[in-house]
Amino acid sequence: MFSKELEYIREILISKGYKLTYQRKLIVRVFLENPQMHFSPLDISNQIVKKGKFVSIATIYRNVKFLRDIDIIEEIIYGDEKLYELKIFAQKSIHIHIYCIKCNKIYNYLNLKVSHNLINYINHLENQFSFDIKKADFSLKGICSNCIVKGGDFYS
Amino acid sequence: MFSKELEYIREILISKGYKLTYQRKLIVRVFLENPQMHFSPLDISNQIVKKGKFVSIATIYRNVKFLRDIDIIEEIIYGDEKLYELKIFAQKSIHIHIYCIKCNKIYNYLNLKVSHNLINYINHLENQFSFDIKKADFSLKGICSNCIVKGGDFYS
DNA sequence: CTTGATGCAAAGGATTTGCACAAAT
DNA sequence: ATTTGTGCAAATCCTTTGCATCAAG
Repeated sequence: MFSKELEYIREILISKGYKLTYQRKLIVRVFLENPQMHFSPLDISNQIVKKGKFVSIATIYRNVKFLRDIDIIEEIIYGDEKLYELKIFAQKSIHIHIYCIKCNKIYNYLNLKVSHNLINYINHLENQFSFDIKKADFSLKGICSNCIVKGGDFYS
Repeated sequence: MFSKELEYIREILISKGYKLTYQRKLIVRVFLENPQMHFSPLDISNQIVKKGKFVSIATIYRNVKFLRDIDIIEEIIYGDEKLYELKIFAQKSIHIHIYCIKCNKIYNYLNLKVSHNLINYINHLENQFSFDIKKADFSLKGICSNCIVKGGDFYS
C-alpha cells in the first residue's frame, strides 16, 4: 500500500541528498493512511505502536520538522499543540480550520469553491497593505452542528 | 494613569470574587499602556522590571491565564509562542494578524472597513457548515512592504 | 564504504504547582 | 478574619541534542 506515493517521496528525498529510511516510511504512512487527519508527534508514535512497530519519539520529532521543511507535511497550531497533516498530494493553497470548542473536533476544510471568496479578500488585503502574502490560515472557533443539536449552555 | 480603567477591572474581578492585587495592576498596566501590542509572559516581566518593579514569573503566568479566562486579555499564538494583548476596551470581534516572515513584525489589524468583507464570508461559512462561530482569526504570513523594498531573496 | 539517520539518555526551556506566607476585602 | 494571591523552588512536560551505532544508497 502506498508504494507509489512512497516511491515519489523517495525521489524527492534522494534528489536533496536524504534517505528514505524504515522509520521515515512508517511516519509518512501514518499521514498517507489518514490524509485528512492531524497528528501530534505523540499521536504518530501511538499510531505506529498500534501496528506493532516502533520509532523513537526523538526520531519522530526530528522527522516532522524535516518533512515539514521539505513541504511533505504541514504544521498547524491548535491551542497548545503543534499538529501535522499531509500537504503533498493535497494541493491546497489556503487553510480553513474550524474548531468546535465543545467536542474539540477540528474540521479541516480544503479548497472548496468557498475559498474563492477568500482569495478575493486576500488579494484585497495584499493591495491595501502592500504585503506579499505567502500563506493564509483562517481559523474559526465555535460550536459545531452536532453539539448545537445536543443543546446545553456553553457560556455561563 | 488608567485609574478609571483599573477601577472598572476591579469591579469585574470583585463581582466574580477575585481581588485586584498590586501585581495584577502592574500586569494590566502593561497592556493598558500598549493597547496594540503583544506580550509574552517574559515580555511582561521585562516591562515591569524596566519600571523598577517586580512580579514573579510564576505570578505572571498565572495571571495571563486568569485574565484571559475572564476576557480581559486575549491569547494569540505566534509560531512557538503564546502572546497576549488587551481585549477589553478594544471591542473587536474579528482578528486579522499579518506576520512578516522576514522582519518578524506582527501587524495587528483591528476592525477595519475591510472586515466587513470578512463578516460576510464568515456568515457564509456558518450557513454552509451549520456552525455557530464565536471567534474568527485570520492569519496571514508573508513579506511586508518594508522588507520587499529592501529586496533580497527570501526563498532559496 | 560513506554519510545521513537512529536510539538512548541527558539536557534544555517553558510552564505549572505545592507550600508557607502575605495582603486584599 | 477569611480567603485569595504571591514568591520561591521543585517538579513536570515537551522538545532538542550529543554521541555511539546503524543502515540506506
